[in-house]
Amino acid sequence: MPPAYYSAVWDIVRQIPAGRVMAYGQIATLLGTPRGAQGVGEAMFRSGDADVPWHRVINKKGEISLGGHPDRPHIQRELLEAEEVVFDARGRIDLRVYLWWPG
DNA sequence: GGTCTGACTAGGT
DNA sequence: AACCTAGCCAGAC
Repeated sequence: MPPAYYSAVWDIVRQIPAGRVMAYGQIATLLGTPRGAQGVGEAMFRSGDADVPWHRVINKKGEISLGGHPDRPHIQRELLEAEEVVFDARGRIDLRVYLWWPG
């Protein structure tokens, strides 16, 4: 049984529709901890691909974050492009278009 | 419990 | 717009 915070994060991530994204801080805000964005990132890393669309979570600059993990960024970008999300020349996406908020 | 780490963020330069 | 810094939060040990 994973920690409650992780489960809560995954529940939210599972609600993100294909072709849309959410920011780490945004999810943290929904959980009542607006400054807990880093904990959300850790929850993604620990998701273990357990039917969680982790690739739909990015940072607030509209950029893929995965700093220290060499392989993942490439995979995340491919998964998003497969959902028709468009990256600009700097490797970012337009949050005004793709950012999704529940409800 | 205390301490350290990090898929983060906001704010100043 | 890009880079640096300090602050915050949940987890792991």
